[in-house]
Amino acid sequence: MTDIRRPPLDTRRIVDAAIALADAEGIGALSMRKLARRLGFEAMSLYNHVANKDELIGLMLDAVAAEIGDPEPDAEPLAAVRAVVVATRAAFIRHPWAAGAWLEHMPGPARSRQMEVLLRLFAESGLAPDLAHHGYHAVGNHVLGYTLQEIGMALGSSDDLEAGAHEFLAGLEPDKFPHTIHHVHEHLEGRTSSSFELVLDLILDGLVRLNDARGG
Amino acid sequence: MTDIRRPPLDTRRIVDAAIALADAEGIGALSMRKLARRLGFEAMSLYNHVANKDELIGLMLDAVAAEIGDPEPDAEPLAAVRAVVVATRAAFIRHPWAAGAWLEHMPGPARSRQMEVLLRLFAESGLAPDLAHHGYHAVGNHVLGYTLQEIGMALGSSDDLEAGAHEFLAGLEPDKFPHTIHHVHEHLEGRTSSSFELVLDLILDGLVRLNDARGG
DNA sequence: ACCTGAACACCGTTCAAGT
DNA sequence: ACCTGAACACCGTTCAAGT
Repeated sequence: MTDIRRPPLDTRRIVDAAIALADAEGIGALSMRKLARRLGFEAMSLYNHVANKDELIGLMLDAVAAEIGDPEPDAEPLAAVRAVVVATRAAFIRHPWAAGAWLEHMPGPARSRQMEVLLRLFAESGLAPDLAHHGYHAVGNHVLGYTLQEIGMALGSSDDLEAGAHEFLAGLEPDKFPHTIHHVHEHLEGRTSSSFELVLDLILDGLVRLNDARGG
Repeated sequence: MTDIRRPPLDTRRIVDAAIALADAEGIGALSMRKLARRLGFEAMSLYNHVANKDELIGLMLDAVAAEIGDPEPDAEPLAAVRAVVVATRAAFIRHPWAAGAWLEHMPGPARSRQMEVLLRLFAESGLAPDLAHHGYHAVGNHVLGYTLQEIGMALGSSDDLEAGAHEFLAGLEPDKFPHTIHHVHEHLEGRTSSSFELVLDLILDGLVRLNDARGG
């Protein structure tokens, strides 16, 4: 007896459903059993299409990498880097579980391509080889760290970012933590939205300036 | 019948044993049952001293924060920031599980103190308030992202970093990924060790330069 | 070729019962 | 006050059996 409402299972459908589940409920709520149930199958069926949960998460991450997209081909190299980094941040915000898993899995095809594009742009930027190398890591750290920080505080113990921030504030004695309290208030009042691109430009401009200062 | 070789359980001993276990086998190998067994108790006994696993990890993270230590009191503010960040990196390397969990838990007392120290140093640095705010995040992102990147690749699927890098390289077609292959080789040959402090200085110097350019 | 029931070896956590 | 056996509701994964 076949259920006509149930399309056959394939890797693509599994990965898409897993991403939807992780987007909606967090990666902690992603289990093989729950994912299969959502698709109308049993957990064991998934193993016909995916080696194990680790490989599944790797495929999910590469699907996120594929969303990032390429920069315009005729853009100036560091402007193109900037565009890719901004697009990466957007993808991480669409899929809040991705940044935390990003460095714990080997790059798949899409992310390898993304890496190659970024490294080529740095190589063509006119920066000295060591600055190109460090610049690649610097922008990667920035986008990853910044996004994790934005998402992370929400996970502290509350359901959303603002509740987490308030709970954290409530535990701080005002006379011992004046700077911390001020800092958290700046976040709560949304006065820090431009921070991501400001620091990104600081890094990119700093690389160019350092390169020039060496007599490039 | 009491076992004389078994000192009584307390929160401190539990946290220390949990850190030792996570340092040695990774945070994935940390379970309440295994931890209790190591200590010579049953899993349920842990719940007399710790609310749950999440709180335990929070306590572990705050113990790592407590290891970081304070900068010398008479140091120039941004030099003191630099020292704290370098010490943070050392702590993250001693406890490779800590960076990945850092932003998913609310700061405990030691980390709150650390936050306050850093924010005070930025406030006293002479930087404009918005640059102080962004600088705090920029150095935090740098130390976290950089350490995760160093540790992360090892977790891909192999046991150590070098094996992971080689496995990654083996999957790249040489003519399609020349820059990526070159980049990974630079890591394998250890030509990138100074990268952490170079980019850290780039961020700190960039903040000062941007501040000065505004007419500070 | 694809799906699945039963089973294995684990989890975190609660609760009532012991001392 | 602290410890624990039994139990509950979960996990990921294997494997033999089905179609």
